[in-house]
Amino acid sequence: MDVSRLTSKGRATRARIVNAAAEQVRAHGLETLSLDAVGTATSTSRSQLFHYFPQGKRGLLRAVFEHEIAELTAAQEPALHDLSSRRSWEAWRDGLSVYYFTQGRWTCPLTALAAQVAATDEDLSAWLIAQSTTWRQTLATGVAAIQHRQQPNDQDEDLAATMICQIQGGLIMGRIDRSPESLRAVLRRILDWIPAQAA
Amino acid sequence: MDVSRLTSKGRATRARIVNAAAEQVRAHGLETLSLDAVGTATSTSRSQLFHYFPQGKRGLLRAVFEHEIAELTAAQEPALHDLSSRRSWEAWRDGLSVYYFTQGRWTCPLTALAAQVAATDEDLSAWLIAQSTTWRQTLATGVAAIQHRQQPNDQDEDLAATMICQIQGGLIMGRIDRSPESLRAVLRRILDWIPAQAA
DNA sequence: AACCTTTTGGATCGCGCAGTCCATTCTTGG
DNA sequence: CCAAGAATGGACTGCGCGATCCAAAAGGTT
Repeated sequence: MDVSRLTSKGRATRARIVNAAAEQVRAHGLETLSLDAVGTATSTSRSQLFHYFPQGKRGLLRAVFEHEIAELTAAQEPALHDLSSRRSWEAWRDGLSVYYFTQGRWTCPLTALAAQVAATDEDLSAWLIAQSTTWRQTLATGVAAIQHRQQPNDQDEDLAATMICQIQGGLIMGRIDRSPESLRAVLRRILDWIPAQAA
Repeated sequence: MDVSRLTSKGRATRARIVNAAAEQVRAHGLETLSLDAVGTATSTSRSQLFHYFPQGKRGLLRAVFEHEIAELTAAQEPALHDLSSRRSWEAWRDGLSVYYFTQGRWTCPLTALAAQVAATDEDLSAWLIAQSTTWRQTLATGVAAIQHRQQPNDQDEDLAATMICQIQGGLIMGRIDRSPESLRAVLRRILDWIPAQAA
């Protein structure tokens, strides 16, 4: 689907569909995401869906992921790209807190979904791996930076990976426990390894 | 299904079904778990499945969870119930490592599944919450114990929650990244907050 | 052996849902 | 204003799969 050759009306419809799908997924997960439901929610017909997402559900899902990850990234900016001070790390953490605890995002099953869908959609899998790698490397670079090192070493990379796992685990546990407490606990402690002050 | 009134043959068949289902789930996830596949794998007919699991897929899934969680718990014993020494914590961690890195358990989608299924199955949800609460409390008690305190305080509980999140996050990221590296990184650092020696 | 219970086979139903197709209506650029 | 392309409507198809049901075989008990 070449978005650029769409009418403005078309673009609006497409966006409406993506938003509704994202909302549905956020609220009820993928299992129950049906094209019918998206159609109903957006008052669009079957053919519109396949018009804007020729790959069908797969394509729609990909768009949802892109949409959500763009927002997740935005929530961490601009701190994410200058993690050389404690203050910046705190801004990063606070950005995440805001992101996850507003509009019920802590219940978002995207992580679980990603793991699930990636098993059957090679394209999506590759893209997700790239995303997670970038995120991990960015954090690892930050961990190195606050210790006045250019290149992250193995320890830095383990720490970055661990931090991401904490967050994702917090999301998963939140869905299992139906409580944001795990994620909150994680975010309270996520800077424990970050030096209080750049020496 | 009252297991106790089953013939030995019946118990064997039931066990065969649970094992096959667990294996399927471990290998391909829930999305693709079909009763047909389980039936084929175990050479059992439709009616047998519903004979041993009157709740159908739901019941089968519950049995799979019970089965897997029993094994996860066993893998952490006996350390899990005496976490008052560094040595014991290390044994605990090593038990987890063995558990997850043998028979490809790091690819196990049970966590993601749990989050998914819990949304639509109240019974299962309640049971899972109980399981995770127990686990968290046990770890929190251990965190307190190694610091010579009887009752865990808020910090101990945050730490316990964080440790669990790390592990679960490691599993999720492993599925996304198709690599056990995240889980390995987590397990390398998971004892970072545990004092080297009981003072 | 006779009787009852458990275990097994497998055909069949019904539903939900992704995806296809063709016809119709709107937009837009020349 | 008038084609050409874009956007929309909605019926229809096909299939996977969970669940039901009616029997029939096997096993165990007295």
